[in-house]
Amino acid sequence: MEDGTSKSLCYPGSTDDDYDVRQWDVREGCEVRQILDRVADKWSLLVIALLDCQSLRFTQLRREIDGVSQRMLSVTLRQLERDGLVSRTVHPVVPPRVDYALTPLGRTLHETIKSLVTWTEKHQQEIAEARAAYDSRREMMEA
Amino acid sequence: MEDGTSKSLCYPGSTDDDYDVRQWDVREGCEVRQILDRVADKWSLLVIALLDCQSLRFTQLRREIDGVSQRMLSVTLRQLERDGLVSRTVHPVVPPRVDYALTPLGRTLHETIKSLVTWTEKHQQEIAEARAAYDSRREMMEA
DNA sequence: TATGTCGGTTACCTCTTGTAACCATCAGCA
DNA sequence: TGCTGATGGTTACAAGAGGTAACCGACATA
Repeated sequence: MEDGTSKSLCYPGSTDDDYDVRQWDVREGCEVRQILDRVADKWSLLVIALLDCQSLRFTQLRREIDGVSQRMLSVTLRQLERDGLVSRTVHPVVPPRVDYALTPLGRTLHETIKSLVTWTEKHQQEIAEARAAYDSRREMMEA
Repeated sequence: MEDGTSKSLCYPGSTDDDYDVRQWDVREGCEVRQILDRVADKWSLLVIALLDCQSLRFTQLRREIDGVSQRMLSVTLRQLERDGLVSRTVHPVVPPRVDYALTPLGRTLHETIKSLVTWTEKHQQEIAEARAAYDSRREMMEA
């Protein structure tokens, strides 16, 4: 567990071209990369963001998350459940009722996810402008 | 620009089953969703995390980001450049030298990305345990 | 002359996603 | 006694994203 991989994410210093830029150890297929792929997933993000301070049923999530297919929502929820981020509660009634909610672990992640969504909302205009500028620059080049 | 989409991410209240759970407006294909897909992308995350307080050359990034193909790194960097998150500086020498760095906008995103990576590093063991628990539960069910 | 470096691009093939159909269970309705 | 609808999925198959590998120019080195 203490194999020295907890390097700082940022070190200044280092003057020239040939130094070791490796800041943290994220080999392909390693634990951290696998988890990053999960939590930084398109649908996972939206699910976690939505489950903030409420639990939702499958169909409610499906309605809220515009564009998600039944299959991908199902797959995403099962992955999140497996990772201990979302809890699944089945009520044995008919028609079936299944509630999804964040676990305590999921709630700690929610803070970060929310800040990502907030960042996006806050800076969408800047990005739109950057895109427009880039595209018109490219057009000029081609012409 | 002020079309009333800046709803709160969380509201308590609401008592029953049939209320409107919509918390923010993220239609498929809308600006926010497009940007989220970009910044929450597997390779984008790693690029932004790596470019913290240093600029890196194409080949350095390629070496650092284990598993990325030349094509995907190229595609990712061009997208990030288009979005105004990463700057690209070409030095007209031979062999060519191209430096990539975060723009001021990219640096504001870096804070959030870093917290996502940090969260992942911090909680990887809990997640590994949750996965193991889930898998053994499933095995029991099947047997 | 042959090889290597650097920063890509292009063609191709694979694997993840998305689409659509299907399933069981019961409630309400005619 | 069917018929329809809601719910929470699963399965087979098609489409699109992503990965693989070869190639490129311009020079430096051997």
